[in-house]
Amino acid sequence: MDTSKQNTASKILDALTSDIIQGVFPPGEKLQIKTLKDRYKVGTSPIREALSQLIAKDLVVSENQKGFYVSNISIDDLTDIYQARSKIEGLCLDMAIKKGGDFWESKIIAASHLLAKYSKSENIDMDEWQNRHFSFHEALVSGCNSPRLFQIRQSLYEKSTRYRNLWLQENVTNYDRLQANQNEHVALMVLVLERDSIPAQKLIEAHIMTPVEIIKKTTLIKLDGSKLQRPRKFYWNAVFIFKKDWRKCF
Amino acid sequence: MDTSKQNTASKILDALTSDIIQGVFPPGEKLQIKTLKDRYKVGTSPIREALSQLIAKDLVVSENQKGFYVSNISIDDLTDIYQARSKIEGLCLDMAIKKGGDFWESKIIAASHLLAKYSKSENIDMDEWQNRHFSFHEALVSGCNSPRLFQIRQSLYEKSTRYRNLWLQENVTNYDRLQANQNEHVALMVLVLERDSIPAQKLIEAHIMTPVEIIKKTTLIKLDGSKLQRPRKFYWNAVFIFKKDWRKCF
DNA sequence: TTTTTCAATAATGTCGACATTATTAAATTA
DNA sequence: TAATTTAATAATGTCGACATTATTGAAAAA
Repeated sequence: MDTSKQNTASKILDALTSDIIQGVFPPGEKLQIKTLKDRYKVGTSPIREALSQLIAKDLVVSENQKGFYVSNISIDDLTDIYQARSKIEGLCLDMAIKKGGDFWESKIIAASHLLAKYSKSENIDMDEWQNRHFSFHEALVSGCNSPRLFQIRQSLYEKSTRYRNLWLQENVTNYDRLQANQNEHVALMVLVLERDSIPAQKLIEAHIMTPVEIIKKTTLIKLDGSKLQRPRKFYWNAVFIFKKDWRKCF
Repeated sequence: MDTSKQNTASKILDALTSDIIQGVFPPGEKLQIKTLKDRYKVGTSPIREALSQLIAKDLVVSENQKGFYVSNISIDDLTDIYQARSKIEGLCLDMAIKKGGDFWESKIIAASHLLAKYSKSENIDMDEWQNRHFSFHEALVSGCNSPRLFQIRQSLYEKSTRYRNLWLQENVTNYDRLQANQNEHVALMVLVLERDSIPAQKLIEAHIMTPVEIIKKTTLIKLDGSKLQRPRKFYWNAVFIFKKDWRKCF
């Protein structure tokens, strides 16, 4: 992104979002104004403005006169976000199937081709695979034609980012997993192009929920059984073994 | 709301939200920092913080170095918001029907009774009716048990507030309209309590969309045919003939 | 020892001044 | 006259100082 036309507050918003998603500031951590001023070398106003916007993104919580904190993550939150995402995605897909035209169909076919080709390649770069994966799913729902629902979809996708990397890693390194995943993509495309709305909706909902169980397992394995109730730090570390430029997630 | 524990920025957020929804600042109007400082008698920081949060609420738009403006309203926006709302409400209701228990059922019956009684009364106060109407619909979906979907539902409801008053007025003053509306509420309750998910979902979606056509008609009648393309100010005035304390809308 | 009080410290939140950028109006040129 | 440049004006956006509120830790009391 071209940062030259942004104001300081916007730049700080991007930087802070990135730092939170990448785990520089782990869940629950206090975000002290002074610390942030020193880190980003700016004044109070842009920091506070950025924090205001991060609250809207659910990445930060605040209490009057007690400061700002990075939002906590949890299995419950993970499940809720993905469930909401799967339902919304189903909604968008259903609308797209009802409203989409030739151009929409062609976009799906193109995106599907790009994803399928790359998924068969030898050395898979996680970022590149994620780009193509994202584009495919976006193509599917792009015919839905409702700005608000799309905005909600986007917002939920962003909220799930803190949890996603863990699944991604598993998905692109485990051959069987990736093939199963690819099969679902193909099936999705076929159902959608045949305008078979209800099965398509069921499938996309299940498809989006798959990472949840995988993330739970991957996380729980790494956790000491007795510490199941407070898995935060541990969990966090597991999630962010693979630090990525968050912008590439979109 | 107890404002004593709020910081200035929060108070300004509430005041500005109210002023925008009530039409003190009509759609498209520039929100000059200096004007706002003078109006609310505060400094720059709380104003800018509040504006940041209003952008997240879609009530304000901004461009770097060019200031803040009240978001425009339009028939397209009205339609899109209500459509998204109706789909989300359907989703929440479906989940509530699948998950809700005895306590949920009893809340619905209680809320329904309160709404039915008041809808039959002689002099209907719009605010009181709206309170009961809101509570009834909230009761219906209260079993859904997904914080995120509920948050999305709430947010869409708030976004629709600028359009809602016009319908409300028509609905509580037109006897036939109100009776038809009430019949739908009763039908909804029956379907929901019988856990008849799909018809209930269909009905709630249609029910939520009813205001759209009414608002369109009421608005278009008041508009000069030749000015259909730029109905902003006019439309706005129509919407806000009845100025209300926005907080009561929730 | 435990609890309470109170002062010292540190953090949040607010303000108005200032630097930067956009807009407007006047002046110059074609 | 119309278009362009330039100066004047006005607005946005940023900063650091200051007032307010919370937290900490030591001292006093139970």
